[in-house]
Amino acid sequence: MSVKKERPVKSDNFEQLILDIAEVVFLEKGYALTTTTEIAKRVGCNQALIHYYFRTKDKLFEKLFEKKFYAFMTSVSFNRDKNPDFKEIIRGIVHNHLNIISENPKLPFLIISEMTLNPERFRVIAEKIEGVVKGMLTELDRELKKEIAAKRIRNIEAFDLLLNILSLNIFMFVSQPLISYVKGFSWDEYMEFVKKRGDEIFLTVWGGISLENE
Amino acid sequence: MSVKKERPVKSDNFEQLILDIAEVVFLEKGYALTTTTEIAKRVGCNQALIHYYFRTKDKLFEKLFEKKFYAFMTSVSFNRDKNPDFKEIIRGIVHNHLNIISENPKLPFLIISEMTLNPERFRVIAEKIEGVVKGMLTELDRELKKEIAAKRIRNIEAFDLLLNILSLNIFMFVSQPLISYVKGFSWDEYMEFVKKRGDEIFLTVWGGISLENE
DNA sequence: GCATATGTTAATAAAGCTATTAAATATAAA
DNA sequence: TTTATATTTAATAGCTTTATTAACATATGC
Repeated sequence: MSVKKERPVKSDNFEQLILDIAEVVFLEKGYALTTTTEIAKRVGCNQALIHYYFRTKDKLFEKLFEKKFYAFMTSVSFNRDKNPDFKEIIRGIVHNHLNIISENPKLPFLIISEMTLNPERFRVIAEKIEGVVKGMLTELDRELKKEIAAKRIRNIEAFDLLLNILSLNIFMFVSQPLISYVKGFSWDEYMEFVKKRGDEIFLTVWGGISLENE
Repeated sequence: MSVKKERPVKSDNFEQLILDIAEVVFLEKGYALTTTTEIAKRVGCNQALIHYYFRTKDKLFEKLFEKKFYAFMTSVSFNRDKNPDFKEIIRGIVHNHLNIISENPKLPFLIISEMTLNPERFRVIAEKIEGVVKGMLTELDRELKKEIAAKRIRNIEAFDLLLNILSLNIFMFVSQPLISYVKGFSWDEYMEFVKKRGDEIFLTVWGGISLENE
């Protein structure tokens, strides 16, 4: 490395640094608008070095995207520590999912963007992950069926319930620019709003399936 | 026009045809990935002609985008033909919104994409439209307050209710590639699924606010 | 028919991007 | 130190893209 005297901050090897910064830039601008030139500039290295380590922009992206896609697809998870209350299970799923996505607020846009603009790549990666998601769905389905049988929950498919949760949570992130504009929120204020909105989302998800009179 | 013998199909002037086809391509690939060369190829004219009529790619896009953004922002609307039942008002809003977006299934992605990648342009256009949306919101707020006062609806902000509807409806379109992949849907099958899902969405929205025991 | 407007095209300048190559530099090993 | 190996850079080929220009074609008004 050719830094004068001080060492680079994040990492002492360019290979890792490139990965870190590429992730930031790809999340910010998507695949198409990201250039290896810009990544190099932000990293502080020559643009050719990116191709030295990763050969093509596409390969670099793929290396990051698969990991991110996996994180996205597994962000819905049970918190099944002997909690028998279905209401609390659902509350846990909603809030846990919202928390995980809050740590990667720009991820939903990247996923949606790539899915839409590059369906071939998406399909290849989705194949590898399909099992994980379907497993989660059958698990949810099992719990759900018990509740429906007990007439505590209206008749609904696990897939629809999952869609409800994903829709309400994820929309908070893809619509951030619009909501921030309308409400005049800064980024921090927006994230604060998201946190509060979690309660509303749970009430909606739960109210949308519960048969109990509260 | 220099077509040999037959006349062009859609329009007999290139200016309108360019607008029509540009809309299709922009909706398909977003601003960045759309090239004036491809538009010209699909229109069947010389690429320079696009610049002759619209000067820059940016101006062409803006002409279309403002219209589309307006359509998007006004897609939530009351169907207030003397219907006193709030439940039916909500049902109407949900289904009507879903229908309108169904006619422009690729619009949500374009809006979100541009909002995210080009916030400056978005802001300029949003300013012009702000009033329309806020008007709609206060109208919803008025109806809502009545219901809350009558204890038929739980205490909820109009904005949150609107977000619920938008989230659940719009997510169906931005997540189409993922859902189609998981479920193995063709485009037509997917649109059929969306239609059915409208009922689930209404049940969720309504269940999420209603205090009545059904 | 002629002159002028408008519409259309071919050619190309300018700029940006990816990827490669060969040379330079640093690092490690012997 | 010397040699081999890995890292980094400068230079640039080859594309693609937007936008402009000048020339050509067609229509319109007189």
